[in-house]
Amino acid sequence: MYYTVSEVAKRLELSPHTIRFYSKEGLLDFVERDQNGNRIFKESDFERLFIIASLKRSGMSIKQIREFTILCDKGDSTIADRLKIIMDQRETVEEEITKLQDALDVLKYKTWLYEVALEAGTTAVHDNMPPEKIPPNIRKIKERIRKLTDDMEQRYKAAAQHTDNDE
Amino acid sequence: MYYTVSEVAKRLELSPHTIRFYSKEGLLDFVERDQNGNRIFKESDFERLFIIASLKRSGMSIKQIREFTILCDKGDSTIADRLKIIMDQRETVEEEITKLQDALDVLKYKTWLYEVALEAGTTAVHDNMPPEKIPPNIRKIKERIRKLTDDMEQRYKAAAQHTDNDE
DNA sequence: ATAAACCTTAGAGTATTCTCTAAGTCAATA
DNA sequence: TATTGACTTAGAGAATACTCTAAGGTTTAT
Repeated sequence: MYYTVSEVAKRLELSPHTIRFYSKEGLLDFVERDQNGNRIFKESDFERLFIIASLKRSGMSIKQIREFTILCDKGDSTIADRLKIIMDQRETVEEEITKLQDALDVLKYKTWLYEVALEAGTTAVHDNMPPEKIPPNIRKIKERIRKLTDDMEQRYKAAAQHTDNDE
Repeated sequence: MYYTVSEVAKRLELSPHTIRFYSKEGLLDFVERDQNGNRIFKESDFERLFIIASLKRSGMSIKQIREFTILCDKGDSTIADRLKIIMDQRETVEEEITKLQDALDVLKYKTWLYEVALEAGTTAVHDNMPPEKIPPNIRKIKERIRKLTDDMEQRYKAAAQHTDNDE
């Protein structure tokens, strides 16, 4: 049973253009062709296609995926190298998730700010907000922002001090 | 106390080039200038700078951030619109995290495959692996890949059936 | 037999986000 | 006074990942 570019594209939720682009970039060299040069995808190709799509979704660049597929084609001698690539990408993705969760905390902070401001009719409601009226997770972000400014001042004072010593 | 582009860049962990690029894109119109045209960042600018940087880290495009900052500058009449933008972005980030966790599962699957193959010296070790030797979380991914192929066959059979009916 | 609906390629064009260069200004230091 | 090291701008260049067009080939349906 063979499948065409369009069928595979639908299944991987990519456009046929994108599949051909990946092919041109050397990601699909394992896919056979018929006598007219048309790509013929087999069931046995699906695990690899799925892995390539997953690596892409994980944020891996096409260049990196190509390097990986080259190793795959070289056979058993490259298993350790492939394992390293996968484990490095695991770390990259974990870092990316942490970054996004961090950004999510800030979005939650802003949501609270705007919900309170919407009810009050003005963002000025936050100007003299007593700390006990601020939820703990929101206070945490406020603290981070305050720290950003404080560190800045600290840096400035240290530089000024340094200048004093030089004089 | 005023701060320069370089000082702010260091604090936000961006390059001065990037700060000026954001400025050119209309993200920093609230920042004042001195008599020579140099940007002067104040402590009161820091919350907004931090929010912009966080939105960027959350994956929001510069164009979207600009739209958001325009609303900020319009004042209290736009609070509801700003809240909507933030809540939409929350959803986007949550979806992105889900996508990455999904990709992470596949990377864990590949890690297991390669660790076993590395020990055996060949990826052929998986060809006749009895299911009870495969950890449940790994079997889950194997199942997903099998399903991808099965759905494909189903689709093909349905199309064939349709052709039969037409004849 | 002709049209529709696929497939192919090379290559152009687009969007995004930097990243850097060139040319110039200004303030402080040796 | 001259150099250093900030800052400014406009605009060029780069990297990535599509996205599409043009021109052509093959298969299927009427």
